[in-house]
Amino acid sequence: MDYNFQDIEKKWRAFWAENKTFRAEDNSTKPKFYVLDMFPYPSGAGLHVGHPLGYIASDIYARYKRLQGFNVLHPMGYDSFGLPAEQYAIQTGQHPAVTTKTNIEGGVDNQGNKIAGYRNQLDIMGFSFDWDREVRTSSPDYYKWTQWIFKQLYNSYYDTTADKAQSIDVLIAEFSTNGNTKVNATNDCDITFSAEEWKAFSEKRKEEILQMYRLTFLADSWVNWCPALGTVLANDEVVNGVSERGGHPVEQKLMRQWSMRIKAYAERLLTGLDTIDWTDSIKDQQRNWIGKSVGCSVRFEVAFDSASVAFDSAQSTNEMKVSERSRRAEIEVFTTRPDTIYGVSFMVLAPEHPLVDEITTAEFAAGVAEYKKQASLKSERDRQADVKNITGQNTGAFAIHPFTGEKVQIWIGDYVLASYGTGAVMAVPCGDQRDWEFATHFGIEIINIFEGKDISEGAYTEKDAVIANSDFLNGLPAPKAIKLAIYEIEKRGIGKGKTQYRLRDAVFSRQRYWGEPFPVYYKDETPYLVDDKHLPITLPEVDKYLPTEDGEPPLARAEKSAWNHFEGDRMEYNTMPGWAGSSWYFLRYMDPKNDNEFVAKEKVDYWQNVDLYIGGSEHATGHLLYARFWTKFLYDLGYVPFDEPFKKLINQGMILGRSSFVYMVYITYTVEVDSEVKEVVDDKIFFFSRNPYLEENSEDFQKLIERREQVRKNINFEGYQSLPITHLPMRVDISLVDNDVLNLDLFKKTYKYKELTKNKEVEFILEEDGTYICGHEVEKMSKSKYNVQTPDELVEKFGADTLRMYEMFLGPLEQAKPWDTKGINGVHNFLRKFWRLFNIDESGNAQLSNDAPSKEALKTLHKTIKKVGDDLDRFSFNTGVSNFMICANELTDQKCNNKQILEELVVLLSPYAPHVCEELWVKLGNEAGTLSYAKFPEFNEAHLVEANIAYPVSFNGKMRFKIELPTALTPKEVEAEVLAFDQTQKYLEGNTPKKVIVVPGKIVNVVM
RNA sequence: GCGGAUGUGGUGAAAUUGGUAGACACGCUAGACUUAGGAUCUAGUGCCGCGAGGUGUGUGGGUUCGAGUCCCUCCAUCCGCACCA
Repeated sequence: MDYNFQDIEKKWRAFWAENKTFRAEDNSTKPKFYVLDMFPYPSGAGLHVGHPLGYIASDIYARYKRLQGFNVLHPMGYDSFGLPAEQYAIQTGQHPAVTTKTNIEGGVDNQGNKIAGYRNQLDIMGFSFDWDREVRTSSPDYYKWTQWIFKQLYNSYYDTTADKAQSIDVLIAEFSTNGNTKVNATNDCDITFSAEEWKAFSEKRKEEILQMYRLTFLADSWVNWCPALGTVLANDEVVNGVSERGGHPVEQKLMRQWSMRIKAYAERLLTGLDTIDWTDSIKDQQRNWIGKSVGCSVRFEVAFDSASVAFDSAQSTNEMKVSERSRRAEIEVFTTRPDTIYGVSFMVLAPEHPLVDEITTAEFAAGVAEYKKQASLKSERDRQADVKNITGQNTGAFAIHPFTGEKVQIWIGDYVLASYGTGAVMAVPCGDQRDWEFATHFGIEIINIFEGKDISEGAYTEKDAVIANSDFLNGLPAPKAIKLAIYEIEKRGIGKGKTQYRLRDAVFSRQRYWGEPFPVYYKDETPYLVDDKHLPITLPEVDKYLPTEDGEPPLARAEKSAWNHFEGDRMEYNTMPGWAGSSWYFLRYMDPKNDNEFVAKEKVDYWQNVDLYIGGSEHATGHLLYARFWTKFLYDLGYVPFDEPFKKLINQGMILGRSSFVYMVYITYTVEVDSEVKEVVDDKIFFFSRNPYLEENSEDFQKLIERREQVRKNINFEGYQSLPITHLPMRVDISLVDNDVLNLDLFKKTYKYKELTKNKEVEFILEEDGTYICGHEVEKMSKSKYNVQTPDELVEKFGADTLRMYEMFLGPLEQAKPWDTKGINGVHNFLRKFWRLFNIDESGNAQLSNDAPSKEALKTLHKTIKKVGDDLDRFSFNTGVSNFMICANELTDQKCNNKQILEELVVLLSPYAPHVCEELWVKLGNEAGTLSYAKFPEFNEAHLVEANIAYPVSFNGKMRFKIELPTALTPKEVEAEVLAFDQTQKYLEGNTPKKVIVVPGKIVNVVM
C-alpha cells in the first residue's frame, strides 16, 4: 500500500485536536520544559514558508522533550494589537477587532478576498501546541493584566541602594519624614526639598514630583514623532531616521508622553546577559544599545570677566537675572578619560545646551545664533550622515581649567549631542580623534600629554600610553592615572566617578486606536490610576480611527458613554505601544484563564522561565529588552521567581524569496507631435530569457539589430536618432515558474503583460529545447514581489511531514537561506522509502518479522539513535534529517523489516514527521495517541563495537590506503602490522619511517 | 570606524574534541525496469589527467606527525551600531 499522506495527516490532526493530546499539565510530578515561539502578528497576508521555520524547529524540540519524559509547555498565541489592522480600519472603516478575528480564524475580508486564517495555516503543519492556552494581546481578558502591570510600574520607584523596585508608598513616607535629600533612587528630579516643604506642596505639585520617580511616568520629553503615522515611536522603532514600519520620516518633538524608566534597570539588563544562553550577536546588540561607559563627571567654571560678556549691554530680563545671580555658571562634562584632563585645550557644548546663550559674548552672538539655527534645521539623520564635515562656532566665552587655572575657549559644535551625557565635552585633541580634527580645523592649541607619542597626524586613542606634562599624573600609565584623577577630582569636590548609559527611557504611549487603553484618568490634568475593580478599561467605540481635528489621539473621539468606565475630567487618550502585550505574554500561557491574577504564584513557580525561545533576531533591542525589563521588575515585586525570562534563545534565519523575472526588450524612438517630442515604443516587443547585452554576438541579439534597421526605415527619420534598446526586467509570479522554466501558455493567458503589449507583436526568445528560462534574484519574500510560497500549497502536494523535514533539511536553523523547492522530492522520497520498510499490504497491515534483529540492523539503529539524539541536543535539525536518510538507505539495503528495529525508529522519527509515525505506530500494534508520550530510544554503545576496524594509513599526512585490523590491537601492534603490510613499502619509496603515529580507532600516520 | 557572523563541488550543505574533506540531498551522465509514478533499481559524478598520479575548503603565511578546524595577514559578503565624550 502506498504512502497516502493526505488521508494520514488529516486523520491524525483530527485525532490530536479531539483528544487534546498535547495538553500540558499544571500539576505534574514530571520535570517541566518550556518551549516558546515568538508569537506572530496575524496579518491579512497569511503565513508564507518562512514563518513556520522556527515553529517547526521548536515543535520538533518540544516533541523530543516529551519523549524524554518532560512535562512540556508549548503554547501559541497572537500579538494582535498593531498598525496594519488599524490602517486597514482607517481605509475601510472595518473595526480592527473584526479584521483581526478574520485573520486568525479565517473567512472573507470585506473586499471579498478569502483569508485562510493563521490558526488553520498553523494547524495543517501538525504542531503540538496546547491550544487551550492560546492568548491574544487584543483580548480584554488579556490586556486587563497588561493594564494591571502598568499600574504596578506606576506605583513603584527604583531604589538604587536596595538595587530593586520598591513601592512608591515607601518613597512618599520618606519624603514626609526627610524630604528627598537622602533618597537614593533613579529619577529625573532636579530640585531638593525638605519634609516640611513636601507637606506644604499641593496635591498637583506632589504628583508632579512623584512622576519624576515612578517607573512609568508622564513627562514632557523629546520624542520621535512620525507625522505620516501620526504617532510617536520608541527608539528601537526608528531605523536610520525613518520609521521601522513604512519608512516614513521621523522628527524630534517635545511632547507630553508616558515613558518607562528602563534606565533604572540598565546595569541589571547588562549583567543579566552573562547568565543566559543567547548568541553573542544579540547580546552584543543589547550591550551596545545599553551603552555603558565608566568615567567621571567634572565641572568647569565659566570665566565671566566683564570685558568679554555680551549681556552687559543686553536688554533681556532673562539675562538680567543671570547677571543678578552674580554671574556664576558651571559646565558639567562627562569623560571616560579623566587622565587626559591636562590635555584639555577647549570645551564644546551641544548647540542646544542651555548655557549657550548665557555665556556667549557680544562679539560672537550673531555667529552663535546663526549656527544654532543651522543645527536646528538639520534633521537628526542629516546630522548623523554629515560626519566628515567639521562644523563649530566659538562662543567667545572661556572656562577655567580646574587644575591649571588657565582659561580655555568654549565652542559649540553639533558633534556633541545634547541627548548624551551632559551635552558638553572637555576636548582633549591629543587623545580623541574628533577633538583632534576640530582643533586642527579651527586652529586651536593641541597639548600633547602622552610620553613619546606622535600626534601630528592624529590623536593617540589607545589607553596604553604613559601620561606626561600633567603634574601629579606624570609617569603613570593611563589606567592608573584614570583612578588617581578621579580620586583627585572627588577630593577637590569638582566632580565624581560616574557611570553613564546610552539607554534612553522608553516612550510608552502611542496616538493610536488599536492598542491597550491606559488605566488612567485625569483631574485637573493630573493623572490618576483607575481602581483595579474597574479593569479592564476596554477600547471604546469611535466614529473614525483617525486623530481628532485638534490633533488628539483617536480615543478622544469616544463619547463619555462609550467608555466602560469613566472617571475624572477625562480618560487617557493614548494607547500602549505594541511591545506592551508582548513583554509578558510568556507568563500568561502558564495560567491563561485566571481572572484574579495575571498568573497564579504556584503556576509560575512550577513552570519557571522559558527553557527554549525561538524567534527572529529583529527583536534584539525591542521586545527582547523590554521583556527582560518587565520580568526583572515583576521579580523585584515578588510576583515571579526568576529575573530573566528566556534562558536559551535561538534566532532562526530568514527564508528569502526567489523572485523570477522575464525581460521585455524593445526599441524606442521619438516623434514630434504638435511641436512636442514624444517617446514611442516600437510595435514589436521581445521577451528575452536574460539580458541580451550579455551576449551581444548571439543570434538572438542579431534579431534586435535587424529590427532596429527595420524601425529606422519605417519611421523614415531625418538626422540622428540613436534608437535605444530598452531592457526591462519584470517580475513574474513564481506559481508560473517551475525550476526557472516559465509556463508559457499560462503566462500568455494570465499575465498582466497584455496591457503593456496590446496591439503589438510579441516574440519570445526561447532556449534550444523550446523552453523559456526566467532570470532570478534572491530577496525578501513579499506579496509585492510575486515570490511568496505558502505552506498550504506544499502541504497539499507533499504533505506536512515532508514540508517539516524539508524546511529543516534546507540548512542550519540560524542561517538565512533562499527558498527553493528543488530538493523537496528528496525528502518526500525518504518518507516513501521509510514507509516501504513496513511492507504494508493492500489491506493496510504491516508484514514484519518478529525475530531477533540482526547485528547490522542493530548497529544501524543505534548509530542513528546516537546521532539523531546528539543533533537534537545541539539544535542541528538539518543533519538529523540526513541521518534518518542514511538509516533508511542502510535498512533498505539490509532488507530489514524487523519489528523491534522499526518500532524504535518510529519513535525516533516522530518529532520530525509526527503524522506518518502515528500511523505506523498504530500499525505496529500500539494504542492510538500514545506515541507522543512514548520513551525516546536508548542508545547502547555495545551494538556499535566491531571486531575489526579499517585503519586509514597516511604517509606524511596523505591518506594512501586502508588496512583492516582487529580493534583490540595496541598501538605498537598496529604499527607493526602497518609496517609489515605490502603496500607500505611502495609508499615509503625506500625511506625508513622516522616515526609512526597511531591514534587508536582513528588513523595511522607514517612520518618519513 | 567599531562589533558580530560567514566564506567548502554545478546547487543546498556535512565534517560536534586538530585525525579518511565533500556525508546526505538536489542536479547531471549512462543503463535497467515498469502497475507511467512528481516512481523504483544499478553505476558514475570536486577539479586537472587516457593513466599512474597531481591538486583542492576566499588570499598569503605560521604552528603540528597531521589543519576546513588553532594563530597571524589580507580580501569579499551579510547583519548590527555609529560623532556616545
